[in-house]
Amino acid sequence: MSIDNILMQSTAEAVKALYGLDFPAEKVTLQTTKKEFEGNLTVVVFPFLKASRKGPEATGQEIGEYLVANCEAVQSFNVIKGFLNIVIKPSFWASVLGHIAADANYGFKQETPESQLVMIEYSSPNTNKPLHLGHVRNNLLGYSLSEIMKANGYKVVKTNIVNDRGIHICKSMLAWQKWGNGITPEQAGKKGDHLIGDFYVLFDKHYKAEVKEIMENDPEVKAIECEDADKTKEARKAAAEAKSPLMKEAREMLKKWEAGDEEVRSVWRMMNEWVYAGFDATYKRMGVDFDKIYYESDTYLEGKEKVLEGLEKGIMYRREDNSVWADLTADGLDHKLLLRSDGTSVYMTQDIGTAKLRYQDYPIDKMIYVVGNEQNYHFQVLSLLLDKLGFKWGKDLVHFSYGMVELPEGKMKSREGTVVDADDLMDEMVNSALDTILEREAENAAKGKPSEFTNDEKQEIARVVGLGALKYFLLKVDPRKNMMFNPKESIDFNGNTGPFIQYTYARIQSLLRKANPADLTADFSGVEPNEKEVALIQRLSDFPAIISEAGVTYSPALIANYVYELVKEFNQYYHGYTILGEDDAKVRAFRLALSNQVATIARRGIALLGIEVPSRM
RNA sequence: GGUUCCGUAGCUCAGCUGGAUAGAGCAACAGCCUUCUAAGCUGUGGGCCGAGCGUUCGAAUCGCUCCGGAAUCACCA
Repeated sequence: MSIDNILMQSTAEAVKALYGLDFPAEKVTLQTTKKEFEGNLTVVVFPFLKASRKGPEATGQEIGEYLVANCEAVQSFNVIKGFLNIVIKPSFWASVLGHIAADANYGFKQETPESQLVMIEYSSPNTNKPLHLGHVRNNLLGYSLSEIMKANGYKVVKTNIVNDRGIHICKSMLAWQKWGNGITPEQAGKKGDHLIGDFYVLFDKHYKAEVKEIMENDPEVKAIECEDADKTKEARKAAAEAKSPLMKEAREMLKKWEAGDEEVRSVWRMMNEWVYAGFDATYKRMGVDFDKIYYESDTYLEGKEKVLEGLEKGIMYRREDNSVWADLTADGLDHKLLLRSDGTSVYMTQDIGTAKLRYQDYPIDKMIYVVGNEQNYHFQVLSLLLDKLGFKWGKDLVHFSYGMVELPEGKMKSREGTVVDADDLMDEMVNSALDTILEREAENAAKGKPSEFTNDEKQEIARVVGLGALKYFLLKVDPRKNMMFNPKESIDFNGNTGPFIQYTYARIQSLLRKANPADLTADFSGVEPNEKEVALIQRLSDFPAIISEAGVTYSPALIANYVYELVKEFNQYYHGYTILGEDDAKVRAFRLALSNQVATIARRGIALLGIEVPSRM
């Protein structure tokens, strides 16, 4: 039992014994004591005043006295206003540290046969362009969420739905056929996803030129007049777009694709393979993976059946033009189209189909969709529809909605070429980490210190640190918020950053390497830790609560900030206290054990964010 | 206009199931490398927690109303 639980229990007992009030132990408000007051933990006594019929001071006094007399761990107390500050016996803390150190999976819950199965969908790329910064946030959140859920004892299936069909893919294909001269990624010396993305951009360029051409020269288009100049321009543009031969060709290609035209399909398969190879490399480098991948080309027809089933049950209705709709006005939403008048599916229908397939594949208890907040409405509707259609997890599916990543220069727009490519970004981070390493080495060399690392080691450290910086920066922010990604700042290795955590970890590893093996295994029971050490142990003992809370709120940010606080606190301690030079063997062993435990918990914590840790840096 | 989300130091962000005098980092300024890794540490300055009202012993936190910003409201995905 943790010290928190012991105190909550004892306080509840005290309240019962003193005032006859049955106060649930878990409702006792306990907080770590503020620095300026004496004590480790503080009980808020206001809730007991009605039962005690005394003032806050007197009530706190009575409860404090009861605790000192009846609770083993309590040494002394003081009361300030309604706050009962409790001092835990110093020797007690050493045993707490011992317990934490002895548990190889401290903070993590075990998965059991009865564990709920949660499916987490994330990434969901389109196959017409490479992954960008927005995907990076998505991927990191999805992966981290999966790790956090596992740590909370859930069975997790990570899934990815690849949007591999549609007009956008046809655009890339068409551009490649027209202007590509049969070029392959190998010949171009590019990753497949980048090559295809380039052709997508090329299509757009030609298409725009074509539209401009038509607007200026086509007599029919020029004849269009509206009430004002802006509207005229808009209408002419729309007319020109409709007339564009390129777009017509793309649409025709899509029709052929849907009809199963072998020529189109074979090009499509080949180009998609190129893209997947590119994605795989990006995912691998990012450190994310999937247990099951669904392709929209397999699932996009699936939802229709389910919708027709809903139509029979009266959940949906058919309009005169033959289109099928769901009436969600009773739930405060609008009418939603599910099948077009020509009988084809829309996005929502496909998502219903995908849900059906997934449910056939896995006994899902809970579904989490990691998708940007621009789709909040979509998921509100999806949840209602799945529920009405009888999916047991439909009603409380979680749309893990996250905000946009903005840049200091403004919003990312693919059309304006301000998109930050995921691969380029990772390169940039790793390179800048390497620069910093080389800079430091140059400084050391000037002082006569030789380099400690081979070139390979430097590369590996740069990789781990560069990616760690990126991951930590994106995950430490509340996912719901739009965030500012400042490349320059993210490269800064000071402050609340991944590298700072990794650095502290590496220093502790170095410390442990230098220690005498006998010190590492020595018994430290009965050691009375100082204030700083107590604070660190207290923080370490919060770890399980942080993980389970993160599981409830699905927030990697919670864990990120916890680890940072822990590491920062340790750093301050590290600079102020002697560890290896400590004369008392027991104290030395205790301090090494504490250091080791801080490193261990920090590593476990940021592993939940997908961040690696170097043993030297 | 309807719906949802966000407004905390100059900047980037914590804190939000109500608890003591609201915290970090960056930036600025002043210190600390014969000392277990200075990618570090210490100190200084910096705030009507968007505004108002309400709920109560107590509000950055909960409720309502405004103000500001974002997203969304397609027979696109």
